[in-house]
Amino acid sequence: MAPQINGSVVKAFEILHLFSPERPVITAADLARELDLNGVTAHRFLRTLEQVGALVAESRGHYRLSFLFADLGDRVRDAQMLARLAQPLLNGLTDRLGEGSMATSFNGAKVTCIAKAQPRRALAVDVRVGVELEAWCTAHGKLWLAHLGETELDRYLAGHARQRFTAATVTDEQRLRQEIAVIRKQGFALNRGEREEGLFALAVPVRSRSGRMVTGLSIFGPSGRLGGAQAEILGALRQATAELEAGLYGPPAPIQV
Amino acid sequence: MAPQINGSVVKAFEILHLFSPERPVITAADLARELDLNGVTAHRFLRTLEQVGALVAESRGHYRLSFLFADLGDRVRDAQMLARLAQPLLNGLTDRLGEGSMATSFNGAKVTCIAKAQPRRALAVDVRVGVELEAWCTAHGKLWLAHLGETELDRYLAGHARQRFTAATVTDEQRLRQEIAVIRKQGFALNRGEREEGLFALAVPVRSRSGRMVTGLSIFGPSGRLGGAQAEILGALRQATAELEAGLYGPPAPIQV
DNA sequence: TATTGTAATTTCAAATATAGCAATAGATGC
DNA sequence: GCATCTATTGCTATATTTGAAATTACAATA
Repeated sequence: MAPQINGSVVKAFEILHLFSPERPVITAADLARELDLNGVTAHRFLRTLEQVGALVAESRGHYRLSFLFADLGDRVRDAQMLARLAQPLLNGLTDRLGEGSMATSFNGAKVTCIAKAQPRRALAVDVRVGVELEAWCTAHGKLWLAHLGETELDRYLAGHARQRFTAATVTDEQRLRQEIAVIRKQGFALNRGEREEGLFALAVPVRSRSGRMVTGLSIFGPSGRLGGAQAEILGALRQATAELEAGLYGPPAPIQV
Repeated sequence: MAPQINGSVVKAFEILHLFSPERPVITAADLARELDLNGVTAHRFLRTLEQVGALVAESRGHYRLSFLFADLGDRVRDAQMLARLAQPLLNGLTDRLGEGSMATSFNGAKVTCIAKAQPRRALAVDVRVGVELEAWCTAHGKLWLAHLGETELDRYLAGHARQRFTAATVTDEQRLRQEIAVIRKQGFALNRGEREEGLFALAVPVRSRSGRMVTGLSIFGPSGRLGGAQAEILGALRQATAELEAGLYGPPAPIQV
């Protein structure tokens, strides 16, 4: 016998998943239709979710998500889960590949290192947890930019000056936009000495179940060593990504109803 | 008869509320004890919440919140609820007091205007939605700083240069820290022409049910007009705050079990 | 302002899913 | 390797949820 799971709780979460930016408000009738519930049952679930503070009634029968979830979300982030789960994976990557690795967060302007691993031998750059990096000229940063919506990207590019650091630095808006388009297509970002002479990096996104970028993982090191091994690095990063996503969200496929 | 609410859903949310930064992991035994559930029932709820993706099993029997909540939280934020709910309240404040008003968000470095209202007559400053303001020399910014933890505050003060804008600008770290302590105690922040000559502002925090600052509301205008009416302004802001909190989280007191 | 259609809400009996006991399997520590 | 503790499963009584029908509230229209 499959383990007894509580159907009411499952339904409650199915309801929560119906909400989206395009669909901020839901009524009992919507529910009844889309989840195939009786109208009365649908109504009662909405009332229940309202009373526990998960939903707010905007007007009679019209419910939207409560800000409670922003709180719960912050609670999850505050627990430093990302950094804690990423750390062993970064250690593994660095051990295996012999290069530096790191994970980042993004606040809309700059990228912040939230975890890192470094090989035993000395490294050109000394990245530390908490360090902030420009978004427009780093692998992580460009990856985050590639995951912004068009309006946010426009605002970022308009609002942040770009100076030349090395011969490889890309300051031209059009070229940057082109590269971001490429990153969106190929699913990873490169830095070919654009910020520090001779420093190469490859970064991949870690996504939520709904496709949002949650963090990035990268390998970085002298371009001489990293230039050739792109496929191997990418493979290792993808595997670490999958493990991290599983650690954050649990096993991938919620199959049964 | 009280409306029929689904007990299982209520229990599920009680479980979710047990998690906190200090308590990131919970076991069935914890649950059974604290919510007075049968051990088997507690276990089944944890399994259910795991299967819907709300919890992740770290090891056998040890559960923590899934990053799913970070996603749901982002969904709430993306819906622009804060700005949408704040707008009519700001309009009301500005109509009533005849001064500018605004609401802000904070990314750890700068404060961003997310909604604003301006009186009919021309105003010294032209604040626009999306505008970024320094944190250390504005009412909103200091309010946000006052709500940071000690380590974040230290990092902010260490990482952000402070220049003199007017005679009233406070650049000294000790004086700034003292003022932040005052703000923490009194629950509101002032700007006495520290950023723009003659521009006065009073800002109050809007908090989540768990006490976290979610946004700030302020009244701003020429210091001549605003200097004397502090009590009235504070009262109006507090009332708007209460309304906004109710709109975000629903009615205040979840009394019954 | 009255009217009418639509959707939310309540009532109550039937059905079903859940709770808890008792037993087993699986870890963990000594 | 054994003992102990905790997680997990099977099974049934029962408390909870469900849904049809009836009622009430709302909103749009005349």
